Amino acid sequence: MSRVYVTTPIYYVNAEPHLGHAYTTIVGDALTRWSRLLGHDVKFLTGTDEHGQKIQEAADSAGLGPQAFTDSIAPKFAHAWDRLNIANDDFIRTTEPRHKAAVLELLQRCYDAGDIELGTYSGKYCVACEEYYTDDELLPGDLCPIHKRPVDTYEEENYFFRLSRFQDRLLDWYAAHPGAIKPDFRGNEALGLIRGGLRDFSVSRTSVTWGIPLPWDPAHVAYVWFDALTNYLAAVGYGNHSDDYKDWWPVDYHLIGKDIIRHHCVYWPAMLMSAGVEPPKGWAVGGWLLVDGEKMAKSTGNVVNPLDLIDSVGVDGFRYYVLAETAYGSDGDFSYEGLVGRYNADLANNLGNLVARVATVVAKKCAGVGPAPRPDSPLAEAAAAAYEGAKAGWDNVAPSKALDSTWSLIRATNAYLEANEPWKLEPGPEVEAVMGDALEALRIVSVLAFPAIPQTAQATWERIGFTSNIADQRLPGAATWGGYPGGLDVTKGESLFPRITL
RNA sequence: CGCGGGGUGGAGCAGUCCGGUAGCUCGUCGGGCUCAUAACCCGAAGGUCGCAGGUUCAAAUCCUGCCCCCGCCA
Repeated sequence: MSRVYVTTPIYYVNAEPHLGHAYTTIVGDALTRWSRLLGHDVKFLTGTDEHGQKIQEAADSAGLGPQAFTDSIAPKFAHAWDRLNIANDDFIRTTEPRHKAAVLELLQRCYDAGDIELGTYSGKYCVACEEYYTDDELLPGDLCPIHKRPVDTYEEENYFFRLSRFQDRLLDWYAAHPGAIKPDFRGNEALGLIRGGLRDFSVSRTSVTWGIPLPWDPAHVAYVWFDALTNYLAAVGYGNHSDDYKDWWPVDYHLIGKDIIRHHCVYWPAMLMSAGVEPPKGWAVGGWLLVDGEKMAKSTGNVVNPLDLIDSVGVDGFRYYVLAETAYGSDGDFSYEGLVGRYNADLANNLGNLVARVATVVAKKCAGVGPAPRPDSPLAEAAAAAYEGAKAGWDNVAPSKALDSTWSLIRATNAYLEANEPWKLEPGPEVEAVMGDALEALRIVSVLAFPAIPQTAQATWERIGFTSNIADQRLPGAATWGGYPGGLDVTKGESLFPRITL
């Protein structure tokens, strides 16, 4: 049994959980569940990023202290993941002592290695925005793009991480670890960033107080990215003066969005190299879910709350949609029409309807008792192909491909029933053979679909007569043709996925 | 300017590395079935594969040039 460690980004608590957070987290959950079915010992981590100036400001305007403010928001994320049936093993907050300990250790190691040095940060600063701007962001005449007023040039003493020293080491490392970043084209982007030249980045601020003070110079507070990235080590025990963290490190998959490639695929491995910690084994970079073709943003008012959607299509309907609709890595487009269309086509018409028709025929022709499948069923080949496709899909962090392959077995089973028309036959061996095959196909579908739709897959499993938990099944054995024993009570029950009319 | 991604029937995608009947899902139309959630199954229509050249017996696929869209460039 090997260990697999999967992480989502930690989410910044200046806003409530939205569709994008849910997307990444659901992919991580499904990937985790698939790994568990393969028999791996999995740790799935998510959490919240709670330091920095923006949090401080949000807390001020809410009339709370920063700790009280983050204490009020972080549980909303935990609650959302609970509602979405996310089986994370841990939830880390950057305000926890274990996280601070890890950040202090990592900072100190990089500092001791000589890769963190004092320097001067100089930038154009708009007092009204309280933001620094780069030259190309400014309007002609060095005016703030928002307030149209002149910006000031500020200088601040900062500690800098000497990223510029790591270009060759990073390129060498990536050359020795091809495919570490999935999909490939996202890996190319990361390499492009590295080849394009690396600038030292600031790892401390003196103008911010809500954060973790540097161990050797407490007048400075760790900059949010250095702080945030360290959560992945903190959650496995880094910083507790032992090597226990190596039980889980290096991490197998950092699931991230395309907007944070630079931090995760360039800064982070360099920081780890400096501190003498192994870089991650892999990253899986996702695109954005656009909303009706536009980037989701507060300013456009198109922020989608995932919890609003589960009322109509259910938790699994929503999970299935985000996993099946978009090729992971590319941008996807969310729309309510698309959500309902997906739900009706794949879940109601195909899977749900198949479960219903099989149950009815078994009730009418087999006295409600599910017969065993034929060892040499024509469906066996479709089942084997579905498993292979699903495995390849999940292995490559391509949930949409994994699910398409899984659904091909559902389609094959519907066609198989049509070809044999068991409802026209008299009860007897022929009907038993056909229905046994259909039940066996449903058994395998339940297992393969479980990572995406855990509740309804389990419900299907129980409809065909099992009382065990799919989570305890083990692949590939559980996907091998012939596992349905026969003699189980098959129940029809309510529609698993009632059709939705818009 | 540079780097990365993309431009394939109405929509979304695969195929491009390793040239050889353009495939899948949805939608539309016709038929079948009536076990099933007006679901399911079969069939059909619909594409000069961004444009222009080139290589080849043969190009969505290789080469050259160009156009357009998106993203990145503390």
